[in-house]
Amino acid sequence: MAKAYTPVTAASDVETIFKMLEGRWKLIILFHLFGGKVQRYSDLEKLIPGISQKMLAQQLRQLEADGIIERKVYPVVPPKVEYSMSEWGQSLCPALDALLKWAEARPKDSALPDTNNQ
Amino acid sequence: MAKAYTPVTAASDVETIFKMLEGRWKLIILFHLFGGKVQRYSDLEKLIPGISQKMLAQQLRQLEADGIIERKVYPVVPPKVEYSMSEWGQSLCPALDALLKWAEARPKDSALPDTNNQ
DNA sequence: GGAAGTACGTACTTTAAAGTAAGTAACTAA
DNA sequence: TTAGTTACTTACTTTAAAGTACGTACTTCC
Repeated sequence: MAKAYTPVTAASDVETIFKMLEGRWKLIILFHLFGGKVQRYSDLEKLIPGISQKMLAQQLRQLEADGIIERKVYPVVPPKVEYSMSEWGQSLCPALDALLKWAEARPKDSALPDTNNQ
Repeated sequence: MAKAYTPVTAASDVETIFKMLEGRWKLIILFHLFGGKVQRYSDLEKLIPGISQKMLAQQLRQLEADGIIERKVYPVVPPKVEYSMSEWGQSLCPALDALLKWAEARPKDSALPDTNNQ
Protein backbone atom coordinates (compact mmCIF):
# COMPACT_ATOMS: atom_id res chain seq x y z
CA MET A 1 0.00 0.00 0.00
CA ALA A 2 1.21 3.48 -0.76
CA LYS A 3 2.49 5.36 2.23
CA ALA A 4 0.86 8.64 3.18
CA TYR A 5 3.26 11.55 3.00
CA THR A 6 3.26 15.03 4.40
CA PRO A 7 5.57 17.63 2.90
CA VAL A 8 7.99 16.99 5.74
CA THR A 9 8.05 13.19 5.59
CA ALA A 10 8.14 13.09 1.80
CA ALA A 11 11.02 15.53 1.68
CA SER A 12 12.88 13.63 4.35
CA ASP A 13 12.35 10.28 2.61
CA VAL A 14 13.51 11.62 -0.73
CA GLU A 15 16.49 13.14 0.99
CA THR A 16 17.38 9.77 2.42
CA ILE A 17 17.25 8.34 -1.08
CA PHE A 18 19.38 11.18 -2.42
CA LYS A 19 21.97 10.57 0.24
CA MET A 20 22.26 6.98 -0.94
CA LEU A 21 22.85 8.06 -4.52
CA GLU A 22 24.48 11.45 -4.47
CA GLY A 23 28.12 12.32 -4.50
CA ARG A 24 30.52 12.59 -7.33
CA TRP A 25 30.92 8.89 -8.07
CA LYS A 26 27.97 6.77 -7.06
CA LEU A 27 25.81 7.31 -10.10
CA ILE A 28 28.52 6.53 -12.55
CA ILE A 29 29.33 3.38 -10.65
CA LEU A 30 25.69 2.38 -10.74
CA PHE A 31 25.31 3.04 -14.44
CA HIS A 32 28.28 0.77 -15.06
CA LEU A 33 26.45 -2.00 -13.22
CA PHE A 34 22.89 -1.49 -14.42
CA GLY A 35 21.47 -4.17 -16.67
CA GLY A 36 23.10 -7.10 -14.92
CA LYS A 37 26.64 -6.07 -15.65
CA VAL A 38 29.26 -7.48 -13.32
CA GLN A 39 32.49 -5.59 -12.75
CA ARG A 40 35.63 -6.18 -10.78
CA TYR A 41 37.12 -3.44 -8.67
CA SER A 42 39.86 -2.97 -11.24
CA ASP A 43 37.31 -2.84 -14.07
CA LEU A 44 35.52 0.04 -12.38
CA GLU A 45 38.83 1.80 -11.84
CA LYS A 46 39.44 1.65 -15.57
CA LEU A 47 35.86 2.54 -16.50
CA ILE A 48 35.80 5.61 -14.27
CA PRO A 49 38.68 7.93 -15.10
CA GLY A 50 39.73 10.20 -12.31
CA ILE A 51 38.37 8.19 -9.43
CA SER A 52 40.84 7.42 -6.68
CA GLN A 53 41.08 3.99 -5.09
CA LYS A 54 39.96 5.47 -1.82
CA MET A 55 36.80 6.97 -3.30
CA LEU A 56 36.00 3.87 -5.32
CA ALA A 57 36.29 1.60 -2.30
CA GLN A 58 34.37 4.04 -0.10
CA GLN A 59 31.48 4.47 -2.50
CA LEU A 60 31.27 0.75 -3.19
CA ARG A 61 31.09 0.05 0.54
CA GLN A 62 28.29 2.55 1.01
CA LEU A 63 26.31 1.25 -1.93
CA GLU A 64 26.72 -2.24 -0.57
CA ALA A 65 25.71 -1.20 2.94
CA ASP A 66 22.58 0.38 1.47
CA GLY A 67 21.76 -2.86 -0.31
CA ILE A 68 21.96 -1.36 -3.76
CA ILE A 69 24.89 -3.41 -4.97
CA GLU A 70 26.31 -6.80 -4.11
CA ARG A 71 29.88 -7.77 -3.49
CA LYS A 72 31.28 -11.19 -4.18
CA VAL A 73 34.74 -12.08 -2.99
CA TYR A 74 36.70 -14.96 -4.51
CA PRO A 75 39.28 -16.31 -2.08
CA VAL A 76 42.15 -16.34 -4.53
CA VAL A 77 45.50 -14.63 -4.89
CA PRO A 78 45.72 -12.04 -6.22
CA PRO A 79 42.30 -11.01 -4.89
CA LYS A 80 39.20 -11.06 -7.05
CA VAL A 81 36.07 -9.16 -6.09
CA GLU A 82 33.02 -8.74 -8.26
CA TYR A 83 30.37 -6.06 -7.94
CA SER A 84 26.86 -6.18 -9.34
CA MET A 85 23.47 -4.61 -8.74
CA SER A 86 21.19 -6.21 -6.20
CA GLU A 87 17.70 -6.98 -7.39
CA TRP A 88 16.39 -3.97 -5.54
CA GLY A 89 19.22 -1.84 -6.87
CA GLN A 90 18.38 -2.84 -10.41
CA SER A 91 14.80 -1.74 -9.83
CA LEU A 92 16.09 1.78 -9.28
CA CYS A 93 16.66 2.06 -13.00
CA PRO A 94 13.08 2.95 -14.02
CA ALA A 95 12.89 5.55 -11.26
CA LEU A 96 16.02 7.25 -12.55
CA ASP A 97 14.55 6.97 -16.02
CA ALA A 98 11.55 8.95 -14.81
CA LEU A 99 13.93 11.67 -13.67
CA LEU A 100 15.72 11.67 -17.02
CA LYS A 101 12.39 11.94 -18.82
CA TRP A 102 11.50 14.83 -16.58
CA ALA A 103 14.73 16.59 -17.43
CA GLU A 104 14.15 16.01 -21.13
CA ALA A 105 10.78 17.68 -20.80
CA ARG A 106 12.33 20.90 -19.55
CA PRO A 107 11.02 23.82 -21.52
CA LYS A 108 13.73 25.54 -23.52
CA ASP A 109 13.36 28.94 -21.99
CA SER A 110 15.41 31.53 -23.78
CA ALA A 111 15.54 33.69 -20.68
CA LEU A 112 17.19 30.99 -18.60
CA PRO A 113 20.97 30.84 -18.31
CA ASP A 114 21.84 27.82 -20.45
CA THR A 115 20.59 24.32 -19.90
CA ASN A 116 22.81 21.58 -21.15
CA ASN A 117 24.12 22.42 -24.54
CA GLN A 118 27.62 22.04 -25.86
CA MET B 1 11.99 10.79 -28.80
CA ALA B 2 13.78 9.12 -25.93
CA LYS B 3 17.41 10.03 -25.71
CA ALA B 4 20.00 7.29 -26.04
CA TYR B 5 22.19 7.03 -22.96
CA THR B 6 25.54 5.50 -22.28
CA PRO B 7 26.55 4.82 -18.68
CA VAL B 8 28.54 8.03 -18.73
CA THR B 9 25.89 10.32 -20.21
CA ALA B 10 23.10 8.85 -18.13
CA ALA B 11 25.10 9.25 -14.94
CA SER B 12 26.03 12.78 -15.85
CA ASP B 13 22.46 13.74 -16.70
CA VAL B 14 21.10 12.29 -13.48
CA GLU B 15 23.84 14.10 -11.61
CA THR B 16 22.74 17.36 -13.18
CA ILE B 17 19.22 16.65 -11.94
CA PHE B 18 20.48 15.80 -8.49
CA LYS B 19 22.40 19.02 -8.31
CA MET B 20 19.19 20.92 -8.98
CA LEU B 21 17.41 19.14 -6.13
CA GLU B 22 19.96 18.20 -3.54
CA GLY B 23 21.10 20.12 -0.55
CA ARG B 24 19.61 20.37 2.85
CA TRP B 25 16.65 22.59 2.00
CA LYS B 26 15.50 22.31 -1.59
CA LEU B 27 13.34 19.25 -1.27
CA ILE B 28 11.44 20.52 1.72
CA ILE B 29 10.84 23.79 -0.08
CA LEU B 30 9.53 21.89 -3.08
CA PHE B 31 7.24 19.68 -1.05
CA HIS B 32 5.71 22.79 0.48
CA LEU B 33 4.92 24.01 -3.02
CA PHE B 34 3.82 20.80 -4.73
CA GLY B 35 0.19 20.54 -5.66
CA GLY B 36 -0.29 24.14 -6.68
CA LYS B 37 0.44 25.58 -3.26
CA VAL B 38 1.59 29.18 -3.22
CA GLN B 39 3.77 30.45 -0.41
CA ARG B 40 5.26 33.74 0.55
CA TYR B 41 8.87 33.99 1.62
CA SER B 42 7.74 34.45 5.21
CA ASP B 43 5.40 31.45 4.97
CA LEU B 44 8.29 29.24 3.95
CA GLU B 45 10.37 30.62 6.78
CA LYS B 46 7.66 29.54 9.22
CA LEU B 47 7.05 26.20 7.52
CA ILE B 48 10.72 25.24 7.54
CA PRO B 49 12.13 25.44 11.04
CA GLY B 50 15.86 25.93 11.23
CA ILE B 51 16.36 27.46 7.82
CA SER B 52 18.19 30.76 7.78
CA GLN B 53 17.06 33.67 5.65
CA LYS B 54 20.24 33.42 3.67
CA MET B 55 19.72 29.76 2.81
CA LEU B 56 16.04 30.22 2.04
CA ALA B 57 16.73 33.06 -0.36
CA GLN B 58 19.66 31.23 -1.92
CA GLN B 59 17.79 28.00 -2.51
CA LEU B 60 14.75 29.83 -3.86
CA ARG B 61 16.95 31.71 -6.31
CA GLN B 62 18.54 28.52 -7.53
CA LEU B 63 15.23 26.72 -7.92
CA GLU B 64 13.94 29.69 -9.83
CA ALA B 65 17.02 29.85 -12.04
CA ASP B 66 16.55 26.16 -12.83
CA GLY B 67 12.96 26.82 -13.83
CA ILE B 68 11.50 24.59 -11.16
CA ILE B 69 9.69 27.30 -9.25
CA GLU B 70 8.25 30.68 -10.12
CA ARG B 71 8.58 33.95 -8.29
CA LYS B 72 5.98 36.68 -8.33
CA VAL B 73 6.75 40.06 -6.83
CA TYR B 74 4.01 42.46 -5.80
CA PRO B 75 5.20 46.06 -5.83
CA VAL B 76 3.85 46.94 -2.41
CA VAL B 77 5.27 48.02 0.91
CA PRO B 78 6.09 46.04 2.91
CA PRO B 79 7.25 43.70 0.13
CA LYS B 80 5.22 40.70 -0.95
CA VAL B 81 6.72 37.85 -2.94
CA GLU B 82 4.97 34.61 -3.78
CA TYR B 83 6.59 31.35 -4.76
CA SER B 84 4.96 28.46 -6.60
CA MET B 85 5.93 25.49 -8.72
CA SER B 86 6.35 25.99 -12.42
CA GLU B 87 4.45 23.60 -14.64
CA TRP B 88 7.61 21.69 -15.33
CA GLY B 89 8.51 21.72 -11.65
CA GLN B 90 5.13 20.27 -10.75
CA SER B 91 5.74 17.43 -13.19
CA LEU B 92 8.70 16.40 -11.08
CA CYS B 93 6.29 15.03 -8.51
CA PRO B 94 5.60 11.66 -10.16
CA ALA B 95 9.31 11.12 -10.70
CA LEU B 96 10.00 11.65 -7.03
CA ASP B 97 7.07 9.36 -6.32
CA ALA B 98 8.82 6.66 -8.30
CA LEU B 99 11.85 7.09 -6.07
CA LEU B 100 9.70 6.88 -2.95
CA LYS B 101 8.05 3.71 -4.25
CA TRP B 102 11.49 2.29 -4.90
CA ALA B 103 12.56 3.03 -1.36
CA GLU B 104 9.39 1.45 0.00
CA ALA B 105 10.24 -1.72 -1.91
CA ARG B 106 13.56 -2.11 -0.14
CA PRO B 107 13.90 -5.63 1.20
CA LYS B 108 14.22 -5.95 4.97
CA ASP B 109 17.85 -6.96 5.12
CA SER B 110 17.86 -9.91 7.48
CA ALA B 111 19.63 -12.24 5.11
CA LEU B 112 20.13 -11.42 1.51
CA PRO B 113 19.72 -14.37 -0.84
CA ASP B 114 22.83 -16.35 -0.08
CA THR B 115 23.81 -17.59 -3.49
CA ASN B 116 27.50 -17.59 -2.81
CA ASN B 117 28.98 -20.40 -0.82
CA GLN B 118 31.83 -22.79 -1.27
C1' DG C 1 11.13 60.57 14.42
C1' DG C 2 11.47 56.01 16.03
C1' DA C 3 9.52 51.30 15.53
C1' DA C 4 7.59 47.73 12.72
C1' DG C 5 6.99 44.79 8.79
C1' DT C 6 8.85 42.02 4.60
C1' DA C 7 12.26 40.21 1.74
C1' DC C 8 16.22 40.03 1.03
C1' DG C 9 22.16 40.73 0.68
C1' DT C 10 27.11 40.44 2.56
C1' DA C 11 31.05 39.00 5.21
C1' DC C 12 32.93 35.71 7.86
C1' DT C 13 33.33 31.03 10.20
C1' DT C 14 32.46 26.11 10.60
C1' DT C 15 31.83 21.50 8.81
C1' DA C 16 31.66 17.75 5.70
C1' DA C 17 32.93 15.83 1.42
C1' DA C 18 36.44 14.97 -1.71
C1' DG C 19 41.28 14.74 -3.21
C1' DT C 20 46.35 13.19 -2.58
C1' DA C 21 49.81 10.23 -1.40
C1' DA C 22 51.48 6.52 0.59
C1' DG C 23 51.24 1.89 2.79
C1' DT C 24 49.44 -3.13 3.48
C1' DA C 25 48.34 -8.24 2.74
C1' DA C 26 48.76 -12.42 0.50
C1' DC C 27 50.45 -15.29 -2.74
C1' DT C 28 52.98 -16.38 -7.31
C1' DA C 29 56.26 -16.49 -10.97
C1' DA C 30 61.22 -15.53 -12.32
C1' DT D 1 64.92 -12.92 -3.21
C1' DT D 2 62.61 -9.77 -5.37
C1' DA D 3 59.11 -7.87 -8.26
C1' DG D 4 54.25 -8.17 -9.66
C1' DT D 5 49.26 -8.54 -8.99
C1' DT D 6 44.70 -7.04 -6.86
C1' DA D 7 41.93 -4.85 -3.65
C1' DC D 8 41.98 -2.29 -0.62
C1' DT D 9 43.22 1.20 4.16
C1' DT D 10 45.08 5.20 6.61
C1' DA D 11 46.68 9.87 7.35
C1' DC D 12 46.69 14.30 5.84
C1' DT D 13 45.23 18.42 2.87
C1' DT D 14 42.04 20.99 0.01
C1' DT D 15 37.50 22.60 -1.42
C1' DA D 16 32.70 23.51 -1.36
C1' DA D 17 28.49 23.71 1.12
C1' DA D 18 26.21 25.30 5.01
C1' DG D 19 25.78 28.12 9.24
C1' DT D 20 26.01 32.70 11.91
C1' DA D 21 25.47 37.34 12.45
C1' DC D 22 24.46 41.50 10.95
C1' DG D 23 23.00 45.18 7.50
C1' DT D 24 19.65 47.33 3.98
C1' DA D 25 15.46 49.32 1.55
C1' DC D 26 11.00 51.19 1.55
C1' DT D 27 6.87 52.83 3.55
C1' DT D 28 3.14 53.22 7.08
C1' DC D 29 1.77 53.81 11.85
C1' DC D 30 1.97 55.95 16.37
